[in-house]
Formats: sequence, C-alpha cells, structure tokens
Amino acid sequence: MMTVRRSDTTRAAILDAARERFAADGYERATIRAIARDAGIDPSMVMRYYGNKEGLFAAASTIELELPDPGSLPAQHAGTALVAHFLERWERDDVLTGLLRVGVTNEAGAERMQRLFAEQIGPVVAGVCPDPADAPRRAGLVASQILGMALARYVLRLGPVVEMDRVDVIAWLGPTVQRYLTAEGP
Amino acid sequence: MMTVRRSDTTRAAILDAARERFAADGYERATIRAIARDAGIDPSMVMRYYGNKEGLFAAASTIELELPDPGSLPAQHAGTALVAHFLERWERDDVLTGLLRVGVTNEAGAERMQRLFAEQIGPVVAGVCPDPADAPRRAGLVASQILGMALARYVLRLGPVVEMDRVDVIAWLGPTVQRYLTAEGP
DNA sequence: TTTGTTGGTCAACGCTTGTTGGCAATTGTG
DNA sequence: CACAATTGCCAACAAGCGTTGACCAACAAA
Repeated sequence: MMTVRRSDTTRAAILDAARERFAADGYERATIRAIARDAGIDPSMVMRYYGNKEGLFAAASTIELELPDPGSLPAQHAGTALVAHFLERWERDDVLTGLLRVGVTNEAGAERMQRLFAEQIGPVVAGVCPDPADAPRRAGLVASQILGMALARYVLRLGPVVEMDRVDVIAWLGPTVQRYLTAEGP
Repeated sequence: MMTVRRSDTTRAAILDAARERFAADGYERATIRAIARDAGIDPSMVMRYYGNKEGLFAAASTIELELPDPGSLPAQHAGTALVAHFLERWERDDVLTGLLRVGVTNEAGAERMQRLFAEQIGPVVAGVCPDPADAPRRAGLVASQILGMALARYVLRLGPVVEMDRVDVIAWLGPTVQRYLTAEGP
C-alpha cells in the first residue's frame, strides 16, 4: 500500500490548475508560470513533479472514457447512448475540452486524441456495426459528429448550439450517430 | 483605378506565407519571424504593411464562402450541395483550416468563425428550412457536423476519415445535414 | 541531538517573441 | 539633375517563456 506523501495535495493542485488552463487556453498560452500561480506554488515545483511541460500535459490529460461495453449495449439505441455518454463526460470536467484545444495545435495532443478515439471508441463501434471490416470508417464518422458538437458547444461556443438543452442535442445527434453505426449504406 | 505598387507582390507573399503558417501551426506558433522567413523578407516589413500580428491574421483570414443563394438551391438536395460545397472550399486553400486552428485558441479567431457561420450559413439555412424561427438552431447543428468533419479530416487527421473519398463523405454527411435542415422534428 | 530526506522558495540562465526606429538603397517625379 | 517617397535590412528593446541549481525550513530516523 502506497503511503500518502505530504506533497500529494500540491501535486493535485498543480494537476487541477493545469487541466483548467489547458482547457481554457490551449497548450502554448497555458504557461507553467500561470499554472503555478493558480496552484499557489512556485513554477519550479511543476518541473520537479512532472519533469517538463510535456510531462505535465500528459499527466493532466489522462482520461478514461468509461464507455459502456459493446455487449451490454442495445444495438438499436447505441447512437443515443453514445451521444448522451459523451455529453455527460464532456461536461463532467475539463479534460476532454483540454484535449481538444491542445490537440488542434500540438502534435502530441493530436496523437493522444487519435489514440483515445481509436482505442476506446473503436471497440464499441466494432461491437455494434454489421460488418466489422468497416468499423474504423464508421468510428471516424461518429467521431466527426461528436467532436464537431463538442467543438461548437464547448470550444467555439456558437450561440444557438450552446443554448440547446442536453436533451435536444441527444435527440438530434442520436439518430445521426445511429445511422453512422448501423446503416447498411450511406 | 488603383495604381499597382511595387510592394504588392511582397504583400501577397506575406499573406500567402501567413495563411500557410496559421493553418499549419495556429496563432501562437505561427510567429511573425517564421512567416517573414517564408516570404523571404524582414519581419519588420510585416509590421509596416499589416500593423501588428492581429492585423496580419485579420488580413490573412478574410474569406468569402461563395455559398449558393438559397433561392437557386433545390430544397431536397440542399444537404448534399452544402457538404460538397464546403469540402471543395476547404480543400481549395488554407484559409478555412487556419480559421479553425486559430479559432480554437484565439478569441478573435473564434469570433471570426462565429460571424462567418452566422452571416454566411445562416441565410442559406433560413432559405430552405420550414420554420425560419428555428433557423439558428438548425444552422448550429449543420455547423457542428461540417466543422466536425473538417476537424477530423484536415486538422486532427484521423486515419479513416482522411482516407475516405470526397464522394463518400458527401454521401454520408449529405443526409445528415439534410435532416438538420428540413426534418420536422428530431 | 544529530543527520538525512522531503517540500518549498528565489534568483537567474538562455532563448524566443512582438515590436520599434534608424539607415541604406531603389524608385518615381519635378 | 535634384528631391521626395517607397522599399527594404539591421540592430536593438522589453517582456515573457521553459528550465535549472543553489539554498532554506520542516520533518523523520538514528
């Protein structure tokens, strides 16, 4: 059993501040100095605990999507379930927003986003779509709609999209994702 | 008639280099020095001709979407037409990619993107959807799918999405956009 | 109590950034 | 030709960046 170090609260404070900053500002503008200021400590502590800025981002952007496993998922409602799950996950904390904002201008962030979708969405799609051979393409289409909604709603903050209820978003996007998952042809 | 200044070729070279850099790197990493190097001139020239970095971005990101006017658009094929038009427009040059990459981390860029979609997509949607009252929401939904595809295909470069033919993208996204435009309910 | 480890601050480093002003060369104009 | 405007380069600036190493205080182990 790991003993609790006294510095663990500091480490957590740094991580919290980092997640907020990365989500709000992206990689370049989220400076180590600003993150340290938010966490109430000296910038050099960030280096000691996380090595460098890349290491800090890696630590701050680890995430488990906790997607339902494909078996338990009713195939005809997978679209709605996926959209609902992602909305909830996106609004729970700043990690996904940070990942998206960083991924757009930072190579490491983009790779992280790619792996996240390949490893975590891939299997779910493969579980519900008719022919596993075109699962990657279907997963890509699903990603395009879900990422696009996240972009418009949480990053660009397009007025009408922000004002939609979560329920309406699910009602509109659910059938789209469902079609991408299981429709025989386009 | 405006006389042609000798510096117009330099101005154009700067603008070309700026568009490329903004599209490839985003706002912060697209440095004036790098842009000037690409254009083969001194960084101070950029300041003289465009005032400051914000001014350069404003000049480099002006764009006319040239969307078909709503009257001439067959209402039942508007979805496919819109998707096709955007794909073409996105691949013609770097401007939209730059706008997207910058808009994600830069406030001015985000506003520009918002205005672009409100002023140029808005009217088209209002022209084809049944009840003009919910045109903004429908435009938002359309934007979410089109921006999401652009994000996945041109910015994050998700493998399966990049590999899709343009024709397939249109075939898959067309019906989605069509539904967002004209479906009575979700 | 002495000693080693841990948590933390401080001051500085080398570098890059946007931006500025001066100066030389070229061009256009009377 | 002379003179003014335009086009360009060069050197520097102040500020901010990630990162480093020396140093101090608090605590734990001996």
